[in-house]
Amino acid sequence: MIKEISEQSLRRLPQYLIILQKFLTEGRLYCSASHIADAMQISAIQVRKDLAKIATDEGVPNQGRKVNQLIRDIETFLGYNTVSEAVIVGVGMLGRALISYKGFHDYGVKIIMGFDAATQDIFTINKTPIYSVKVMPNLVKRMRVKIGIITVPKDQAQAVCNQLLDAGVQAIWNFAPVHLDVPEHVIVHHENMAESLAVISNKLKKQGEKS
Amino acid sequence: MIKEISEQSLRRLPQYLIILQKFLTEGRLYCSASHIADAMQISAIQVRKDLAKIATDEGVPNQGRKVNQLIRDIETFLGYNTVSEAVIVGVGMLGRALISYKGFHDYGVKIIMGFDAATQDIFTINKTPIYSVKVMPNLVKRMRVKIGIITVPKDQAQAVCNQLLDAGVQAIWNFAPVHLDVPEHVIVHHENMAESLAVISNKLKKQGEKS
DNA sequence: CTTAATTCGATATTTAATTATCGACTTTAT
DNA sequence: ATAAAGTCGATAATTAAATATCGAATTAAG
Ligand SMILES: NC(=O)c1ccc[n+]([C@@H]2O[C@H](COP(=O)([O-])OP(=O)(O)OC[C@H]3O[C@@H](n4cnc5c(N)ncnc54)[C@H](O)[C@@H]3O)[C@@H](O)[C@H]2O)c1
Ligand SMILES: NC(=O)c1ccc[n+]([C@@H]2O[C@H](COP(=O)([O-])OP(=O)(O)OC[C@H]3O[C@@H](n4cnc5c(N)ncnc54)[C@H](O)[C@@H]3O)[C@@H](O)[C@H]2O)c1
Repeated sequence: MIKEISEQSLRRLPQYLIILQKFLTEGRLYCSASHIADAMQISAIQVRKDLAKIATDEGVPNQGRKVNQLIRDIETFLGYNTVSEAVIVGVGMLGRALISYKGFHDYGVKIIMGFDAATQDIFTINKTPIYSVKVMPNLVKRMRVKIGIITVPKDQAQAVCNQLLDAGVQAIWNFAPVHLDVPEHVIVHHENMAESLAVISNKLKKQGEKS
Repeated sequence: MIKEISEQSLRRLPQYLIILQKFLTEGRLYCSASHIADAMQISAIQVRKDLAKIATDEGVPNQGRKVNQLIRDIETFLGYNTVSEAVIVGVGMLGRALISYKGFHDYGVKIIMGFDAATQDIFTINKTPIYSVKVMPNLVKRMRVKIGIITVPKDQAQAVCNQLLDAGVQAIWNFAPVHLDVPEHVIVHHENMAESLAVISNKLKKQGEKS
């Protein structure tokens, strides 16, 4: 059964998780949609509707929901319990940061290998092995890896993407500032920091003009 | 004059830029909304409406717009021509990657200094000086820096945020997976990779269930 | 010169997302 | 007990975003 949820709601769920974890550390056992909404400065109605979509049990009037159950529900919905394996291509500055980032583990993603063009020998970063990109197709096929993370220079990104898809990867998470062309069924997510900066700069500009 | 644009449109503008730059390298002088739309696999109407909001001159029927003029218009709108200075606090794996990232320059942002708790001596990363976080308030105040980038561990993020705001920073770009509480007028942007992963995982899950 | 193919921009229309309203139900305090 | 405050969930209303439609304009092809 596929539960339908809008991408907007989906993106809010990890944010709720952050708030809920804070509540847990504060020793709160119950929380309501309005508590979360206050903490995030968004509308309580929106939170309530989002939670209704993913919660397994009902909320209690004048009390809200159990914090730990809610965390479990969101994590289950987001698939944090079933680990997806990923590989990363391009072990430069950003690639290294991502490989050594412990947070992904909480999100149900495990980077099991890295590949780089400038590598002859195998070495490891935080126990993650790094291989030459030449052996990538073989290894990725054998391990049936589903997610490919691209952190190579932009002029290499499309070629790397094609190789990953050839090797059977189903989803691409691309950090290079280029648009990747992929067949219809392939999932691509472009992580573009310029988007964030666009939002920040625009708000700054507006604030500057207000005064 | 404050041109109103939705956040959704705003986030698409840097993506158009990526396509347009590709067109330029291909030697195309003109392009239409549908060309961009095709390249990005989104609706041409949406592109046309977005462009209408920021273009300075009108499009030509059966020809579209001048690619280079369009690039200029988007860049101007996004403020890529006027450089905003930023500082980064937390010079670990991610901090180093961001400091050495050359892309920000194109986006009108310059990271002029970094600060870390584990630093006694001044050193540099790609010519960007890194100081002890102790001198941060002083330096940031003196330089009137507007943007603060936070790449410290999550339990330090709120404290660092408060220090940055005390030092007069107007906007915070936070990479730590915590929610930052700030006064009303302050601009905060949370960069949460879990959001992206939520979208990717959800699509993967749906695709898995289809078969 | 005429026709066909594109494209724009303006104005609907449709769809999606957010916000509001309200009755019912618990808990807590008086 | 009773009243008051807080919450949920369902439904309705509003707002925002995306998509569709259409006439006018321009180019390129025949
Ligand atoms: N550094 C950042 O903070 C940052 C931020 C946003 C986006 N990006 C983008 O991420 C990408 C990587 O950035 P970076 O700063 O890590 O650059 P980098 O130069 O440090 O790393 C790139 C790595 O890719 C490797 N490489 C090159 N071609 C390859 C290929 N065909 N196959 C496998 N490996 C290959 C290089 O050997 C190098 O190690 C770039 O596209 C950049 O624009 C970086
Ligand atoms: N590495 C990634 O790819 C990644 C991805 C997403 C989010 N993040 C988040 O970004 C943050 C940094 O990640 P990282 O991998 O670079 O960690 P890291 O441990 O490599 O770096 C953290 C740095 O912050 C410094 N620091 C600690 N407390 C400080 C303080 N009070 N003031 C100034 N500096 C201080 C440390 O000395 C260290 O150099 C974390 O919150 C992490 O969750 C990292």
